[in-house]
Amino acid sequence: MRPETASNEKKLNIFSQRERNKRDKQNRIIGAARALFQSQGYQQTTMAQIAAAADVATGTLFLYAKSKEDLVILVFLDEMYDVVESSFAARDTGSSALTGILTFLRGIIEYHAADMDIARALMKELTFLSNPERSSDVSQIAVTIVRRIREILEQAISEEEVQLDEPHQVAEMMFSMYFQQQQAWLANLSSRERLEENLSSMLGYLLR
Amino acid sequence: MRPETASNEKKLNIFSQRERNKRDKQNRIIGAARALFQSQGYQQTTMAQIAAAADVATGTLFLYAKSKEDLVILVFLDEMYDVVESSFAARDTGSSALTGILTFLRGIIEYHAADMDIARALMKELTFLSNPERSSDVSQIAVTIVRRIREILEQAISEEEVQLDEPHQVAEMMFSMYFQQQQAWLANLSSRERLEENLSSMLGYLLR
DNA sequence: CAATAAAAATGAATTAATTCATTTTTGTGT
DNA sequence: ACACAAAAATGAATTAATTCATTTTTATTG
Repeated sequence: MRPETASNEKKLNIFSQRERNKRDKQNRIIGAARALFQSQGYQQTTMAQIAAAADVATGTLFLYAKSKEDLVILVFLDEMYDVVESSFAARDTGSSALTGILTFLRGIIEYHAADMDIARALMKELTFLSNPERSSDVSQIAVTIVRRIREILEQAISEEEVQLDEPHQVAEMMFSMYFQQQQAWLANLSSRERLEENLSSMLGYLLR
Repeated sequence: MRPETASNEKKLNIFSQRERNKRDKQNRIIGAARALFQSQGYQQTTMAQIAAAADVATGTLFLYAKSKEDLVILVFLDEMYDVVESSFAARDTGSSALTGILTFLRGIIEYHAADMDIARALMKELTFLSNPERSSDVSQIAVTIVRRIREILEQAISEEEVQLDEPHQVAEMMFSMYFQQQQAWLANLSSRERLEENLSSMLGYLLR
């Protein structure tokens, strides 16, 4: 049934044996890495353990992730898009812009709080991505968060709740503050409460 | 001449042989590390090389710095205080608050630009300080930068150049934005020009 | 000053990430 | 089905950070 007719078709087939094997392997690797990072912590997990759990040789791991750091970013990217979108969707659209944005960001913070060890490893790597391939993926997430903040702002503007000339500029500023405060929290330079307090008062200030 | 009279005095003497040896060694280690990080880059420099250059055993290095990352922070702390103070002093006190703050921060940025490799290693480690001893030192620098920004703001307020209710709050926000933008620059997610443009427009926005 | 304790220093051994020469698998043309 | 080339996978070898049992130095006490 359904024989591959032309060799030409095979060549263009993106689901070739080779492709499927690679996708399978990548999924196994990311899954194994996530499970081990979560159960044992990032530092405690060795590449050899991940390789064994994913049923590949250690050398193979390095074909899929350039380094252990690169791997933690892969794990993160694999779920972050959903975290951002579901946090955005979960906000109460009826409440104020400030509450909306805070709820949105709190959703992301909650995700990091659930596994601070991975979040720290991640933050650490985000500061310098050795793999340029990853840079655009990471930027993409930042851009998405900024866009979502801007959307909330624009809705509030159109409803005449607030007055702002440059919603994009303000959204960028809010993102900067969110990111830096979150980082201070993860670096143990601040507490979760202080993160939320600071964020709330800073964003509130920008909306006045 | 000047004999140490009582044994009690010896006990209290903070410049005991032991203390002097330790200070000497710490200076040699920090100096050797800085020289090698600068000439060869952070990644390329091994702990063994640093130990050899500082004329200590590799194991000794780890008595002075808990890890290679801890060492790069020691190198940084050793000069950062001066960088902050001289950048602050170098601003033109006659110009606007915006120009004053931008000049101040640009001084710090310039320091990082002079050795982006060390700056990156540093940023990476700042995101999670494994050595709690270092946390307060690092916080101290952040606090100092925020205080200096606040001073510039307060001067502008007293000269009625700008109107602001909460200069400290604004200074904190400015620091967040400066730090996050600088980080994006060092992570190659942004350029030096973009860093300065963004910083200028964000700070400008806050002063309106 | 010698004996003893406490603090520092040492470097060989351990550990884990990463590399790379070799082998295996997959795709393509005959 | 076979041969050849390209891609992927392998795991032993390399490299470098970090640890730790042992030795050396410094301070204290009788």
